[in-house]
This record gives sequence, C-alpha cells and structure tokens, in this order.
Amino acid sequence: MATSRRATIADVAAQAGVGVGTVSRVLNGGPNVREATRRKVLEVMGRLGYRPSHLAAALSRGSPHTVAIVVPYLTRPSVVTRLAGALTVFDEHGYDTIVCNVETPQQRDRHLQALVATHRADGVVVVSLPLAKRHLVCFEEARVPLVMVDVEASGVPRTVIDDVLGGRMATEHLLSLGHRRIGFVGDAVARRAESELTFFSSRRRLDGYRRALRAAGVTYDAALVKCGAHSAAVAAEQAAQMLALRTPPSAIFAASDTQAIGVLTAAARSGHSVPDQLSVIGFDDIRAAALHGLSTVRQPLERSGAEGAGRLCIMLAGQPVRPMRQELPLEIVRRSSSARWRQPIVTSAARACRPGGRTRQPGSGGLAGMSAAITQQVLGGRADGYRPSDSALEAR
Amino acid sequence: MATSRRATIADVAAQAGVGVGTVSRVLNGGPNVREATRRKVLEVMGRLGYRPSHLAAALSRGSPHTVAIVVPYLTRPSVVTRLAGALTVFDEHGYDTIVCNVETPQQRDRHLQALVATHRADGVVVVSLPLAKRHLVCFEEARVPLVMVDVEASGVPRTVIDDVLGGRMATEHLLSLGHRRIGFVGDAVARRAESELTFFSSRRRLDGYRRALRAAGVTYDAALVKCGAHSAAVAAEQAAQMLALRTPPSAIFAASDTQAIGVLTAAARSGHSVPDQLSVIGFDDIRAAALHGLSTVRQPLERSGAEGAGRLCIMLAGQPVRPMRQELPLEIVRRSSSARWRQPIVTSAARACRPGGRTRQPGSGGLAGMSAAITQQVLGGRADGYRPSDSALEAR
DNA sequence: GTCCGACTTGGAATCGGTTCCAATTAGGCC
DNA sequence: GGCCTAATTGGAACCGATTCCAAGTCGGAC
Repeated sequence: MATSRRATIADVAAQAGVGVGTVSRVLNGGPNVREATRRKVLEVMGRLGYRPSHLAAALSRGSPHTVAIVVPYLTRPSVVTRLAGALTVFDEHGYDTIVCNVETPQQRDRHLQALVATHRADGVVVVSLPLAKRHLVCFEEARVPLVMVDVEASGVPRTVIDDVLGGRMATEHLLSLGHRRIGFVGDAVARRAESELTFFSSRRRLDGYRRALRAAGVTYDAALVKCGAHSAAVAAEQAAQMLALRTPPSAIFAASDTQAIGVLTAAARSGHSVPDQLSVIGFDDIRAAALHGLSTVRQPLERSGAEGAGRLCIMLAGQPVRPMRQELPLEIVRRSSSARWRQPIVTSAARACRPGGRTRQPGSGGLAGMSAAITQQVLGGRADGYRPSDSALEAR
Repeated sequence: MATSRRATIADVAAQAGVGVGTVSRVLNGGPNVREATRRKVLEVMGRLGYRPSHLAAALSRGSPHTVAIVVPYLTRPSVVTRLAGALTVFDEHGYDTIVCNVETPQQRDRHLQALVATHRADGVVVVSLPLAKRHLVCFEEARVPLVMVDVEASGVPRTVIDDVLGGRMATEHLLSLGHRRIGFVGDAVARRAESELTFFSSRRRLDGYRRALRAAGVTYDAALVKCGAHSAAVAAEQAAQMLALRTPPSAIFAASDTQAIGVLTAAARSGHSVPDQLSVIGFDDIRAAALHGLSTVRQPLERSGAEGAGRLCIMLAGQPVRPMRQELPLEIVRRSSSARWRQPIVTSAARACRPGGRTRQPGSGGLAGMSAAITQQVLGGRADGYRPSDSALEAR
C-alpha cells in the first residue's frame, strides 16, 4: 500500500488493461464507455488510490479553472461581505478562488503584477481598489479578463453604486426630518498615494452631502465636516469634537456604518441621547447596523460581490457582459438612530429627572432600538423622489 | 502584435537564438547564465509579451505552490481575522491561497472532498471546523498535509486555545469582582449534525464556567444559562429573558464578543446600566470589543491563523512540526463593562434623579467607556493564578 | 454470410514548462 | 600554445492529464 509514487492515469490504464483515453473518459464522465469497462476502471482507481492531478488536467485543457479576487482590508465588514458573495458564486460555477488581501500600494501592485505576469488565474475581480491606467493596460495587454466591484473604471465591466446619490439620500433623509445643522464624518483622502491605498467612496458621499445641503438652501459649515482614518475610534473622536462645538450639529451623517457606530459611541459617552439629541445615519448597512438600530443607506454588499463574480463567469464563458457599468440600487433604511428634529431642551436636568423606576429609557445609548430595527421601514431610493444621478450614464 | 497564440518558452528560445534550458534559467534566476545572454533573453521576452504558464511550471515542478484554507462563516469577525492572519503568512511564503467558505455540512464535505480527490493544493488549513474521523482518514490516505486551527484533533498539527480555561478565567474574573449570580449566554449545540455545522468552543467555555462556579462554591442555576444561535440578536433576546427574572444575574459571561455585544444591547434596551447594574464579559477580543468597552477574554485570533499557516509552510518544506498541539495564551482584558458588584439600589428613581445637567453618565449604554478601553489593563492569563489546564497535555 | 453505421477503444501527439546531462566555450596558469 | 577546470549552453526526457483519429467491435438488416 505504501507506493512511493502517486498513481497516474497510465498506471490505472495498465492495471485495468485499457488505454489512457478510456480512463480519461471514465474520469470525465465521457459518453462512450461500456458499463463493464467503466466499472473495471473505477475499481482499479479505487484500489490504487488514484488522485488525478489537477495541474496536468488544467495544463492540457488550457485553463486552471481558477479565478482570483483582490480586496483591500479584508477584515472590514463591508469587504468581507462582498467577498463572501463572490466566493459563493465562484463556488457554484466550480471555480477555485484565490484571495489576495492588500493593505498597501506595494502589496496591491505585487499581487496585480503576479496575476498578470503568469497565467495562474482565468480571470480577476478587483474590489474597492481604484486602479491606475497602467494597471488596466497590463490586464489588457496580458488579455486577463478583469471585472471590478465598487470601483469606477471606464472600459472595464464593473458593478458600482452611485455614491454621490447615496450621500444625497442620507443627507436629504436628515433634512426631511427637519435637521439643519448636519455634520459629516468620513475618510481622509490619502496624502501620499504611494504609501496609502486610496478610496473615493467617502469623498463622493461628501459631494452628495454638499449637493443636498445646497439644494435645501443650507449653508455649508466646514466645522461640521471631519475626515480621518477609517475607524470607529477615530470617528468617535471626531464626533466628540463636533458635539463640543458651541452650536453642535443635531444630526451626523457618517460615510460608513463603522464610522457611524463610532459616532454613536461618542454620543453615548458625552451623554447625548440618540435620536433625541442627535440623529445619526450611516452607510452600507453592515450586520452591526441593525443591532445598533442605526439608520443607514443600504447598498447590496453581498450582491455586489456575487454580481461581480457572476459577470466574470459570463466573460470566461465567452459571452458578452452587459451592461458594462452595472449600478446597484440604494435604499434608505430607517431605524431608531434618526428622528425628527426637536428644539433642544435647555436644562438637561429636566431630561434626567423623569421619575418612574425601570422605565425603558428610549435611546439612552447607542445600542437601543432593536424593536425599531425589526420593524424597520425600508424606503426604496428611487421611490423617494430621487432621480438617477447624472453619472449613471455610459453603456459602452 | 495580435499574436493569436500566446508565446511559449520555445518561441522565446527560438527568437533569442538560445535553448529552452537557458530561457528557463533566466526565468528562474538560475545562476549560470552570462549577463549578455540574460539580457538578450529578457529583451525577447519583453518583445513577445511572454507570460510563463503557471500551470506548466507547476506540473513539471510537481507542486502547484498553492494552499487551501477552509473556514466556516467567513464573515464572522473572529473567522475573518484568523483568515487574514493566515493569508499574510502564505503570501510571505509565496503561496497562492484558495479560500473555501462553508456554511453547511454539505459544503464542508464537498470542499474537503475536492481538496483530497485531486491534487490542487499542496496543503490545507482547516479553521474552526471539527472534522470527523472519516475526513481525517481521507487526508491521511491522500497524503495531503493538513493543519488545523481552533480545533482539537489528535494526530494532526493544530493551533488551539484552552476553551475550558478561558471559560474559567472569564467566570473567575466576575467572581473576583464579587458577583455571585452570573449568567451564561452561548451557542446551542447543533441538534442534527447532518444539517448544521457543529462547534465545540462555546460548549467548552460553558464547562469552564461551571468549574469556576463549583470551585467558588456557587451553585449552578440552569435558569442563568441560555444557549441559542450564534448571533448578537439572539443573545440579546436571551439576555433580556435573563434580566427579566425575579432575581436577575448581576453579571453575564457571553461565549463570544458578538454575543456579548448582544447582551450589552439588551441591557441598554431594558435600562440596565453597564457595569453599574450588570457586568458583562465576552470572549475573543474582536475589534468591536474595544469600541464597546467590553471586557473580554482575549485570544490571539490573527496570530492563530498566522501560526497555522506558518506551520503548514514548515510541513511543506519537509520539516517536522513541533509541537503537534500548539496552545496559544489567553488573557483577561478589563474594560468598562465589568465592575465590582454592588448592592442593587431598590428604587430606580434614586438612580435616575441625579441632578446636574450634561453630567457624563458613566456606562449609560453599551457604548460607553472608550477612555477606559484605551487605558485598558491587560492581565496575563497565567499571571492571574491560573494553572495550565489539565487538557494541556499531549506532545506527540 | 455480408455489409454498414454506431459504439468503444487504444495510444500518439500535445499542453508549456523544469531538469539533467552531455557538449561546448571561456578563462587561468604554466 | 597547451591543458585543465569551471562556467555556459542546448535539448531530450519528463510531469500527467486531454484530445483526436484511426482501428476494432457489436448488432441488426438484407
């Protein structure tokens, strides 16, 4: 039993007294094999513990039946959700998926380079990573099928959302509740592109915020806009600063749910009740958002990954991918972190001294509102008076 | 330029007027190539847009230089953190990593089967998935190097923690703060193993909880132990039930941080302040724990993935892996969700009517305590009077 | 018994590298 | 210049499948 060398198709053929072609046919469920022969071959395969070499098969077939997906900061909830969606689809199509996690521009370039330089994957999905012209050229020249998710790039099949619209939706939601002093917490734009990965979503959501304010005739106040590293802790710090202003905002729009949760934390810490004293809205609708009763702009995260993967599969099957730019819908999810603006109560003692033990304190912390979350109302983005943004063009 | 067929090593050799061997040597940085020759070959490769075939190389080399990692419920914070750790190490070693996400026993079996049936990966890491004897036998027979993370399995190199000890540490932490009525919220044991994935960690942490109680002379109360699906929402529901008891617990140990966050939510919703009225401790120390000021039992999640990957790399390099069972250390992380037990105040009006506007309400919600989180005290698990658990044996 | 089409089969050619050995060339030293 | 060792180089053999075509079989019709 202790064969030193692994059995090959030739060994099986010899032992079974048939040709290698026949064994191959049995292996791949080929049609023209007599039942008796098939059984015989299978028996020998079992006896020899034969394991076909994926490599040899892939080589002669000309394709490794493998795809690669490149993601930044894998552990972020939005990213891993997209990844999971993509993995599911690739799995259903029988592809093995190589995952590349990148956290620096160097890693990004190294992985892209490797995927292009040698033929290890049939195609590649790039998630949330803006690629430079030179990257795209490499893929084009190497003829490696490429699909992008959550990134704009002309000429490449991509699945995106309209971040500007999303920013507008979030802001208009707050405006419609009567808020006029609305803060924004988002990502800082990378100072040096060679040492940090760049993302544009937050920036575009900020654009949407500004447009919505302008359209509502609310003047923009730079003191209410804070950008920093993408983390709940940093967002909490920034929200704290904002809440300490002489005239603090009555609502804050955070460019991601992670940051919004940071804002909730800051509010709880400084004793601002949500939504009574502060409304908060996030972006993405990650899992934790529902738990925290966080109102948010939902984007179909898992689906975006699934769509990207599905479209790559279509390309690999040699069919045309339409449309080149696929835009997924956004929708406002109302939960308990946003509410109608109310004249602030001057003495907070009045608020604190409501008697009656064990009364449920509505929104006393960022973690309230589960029941509201369950009975959440979902408003379709488009049904709410929004028109498809002007950037929703191009069909090529 | 529109070559229909991709250039091969033979084309390069012909164009450069050298043999294929020489081209191969240039390709792999082989030692004995004259500088002039190397340059010539490189020039031709560039001109032809030559991309070596990973498949062909792997086939003749006999190894795909690829590994696979199988994880359950990829999107769970603890899992994706382990995955990220493993990916980093594999990346550093130049391996491509195929990721298999499994959510059902069928998916698990299908993936394991595929990895074993054909030679597509040099080795496999299985994370948090208990394998049956039959699975292990398959790997053994197919001679596929296997490493496990967060799973016990005798005879297989594995990186684990002592869950029983962790349960004891968490419970003893609460006991040392003076708590005597301590609840437990954890995972339900799968009813039917064929339709649900099974995990044992929660179960073992519960064991630790029981042992700690017994050692402290506290009688076990089944009403204070709730097990259900692994989600914050379910944990919140269970905590709510527990808090509604005639004599509710003064502290709750949740078998994971995700569940602990659910407990915090429930506490906030029902108006129990943390830690004044309820102490909470979780397990894992995921990213969100710090934000929520959650005390927890930290296990090195990212490191566990890195260790598993590193140990697989050692196996693949043909070196012996020692020790067969690697146990990583646990440590209590004290944050603001756990505090010394105090006699409950009878009328909650007294609590609510503390005057003084804008006073910071300590722990008024689950999201408080960031500053405490920052100045967290970390107690080494072993430094705290714990002895290595009796299960920390075996060296084989 | 013959013939013909439909199944089955065997096995050489092929995929595109790596490897290894023999052959060639270069360089150093006397 | 001659000789010897070391550095280069060419190319056949090989990795382990898939594919395709020629060849062999089988059955039924005439």
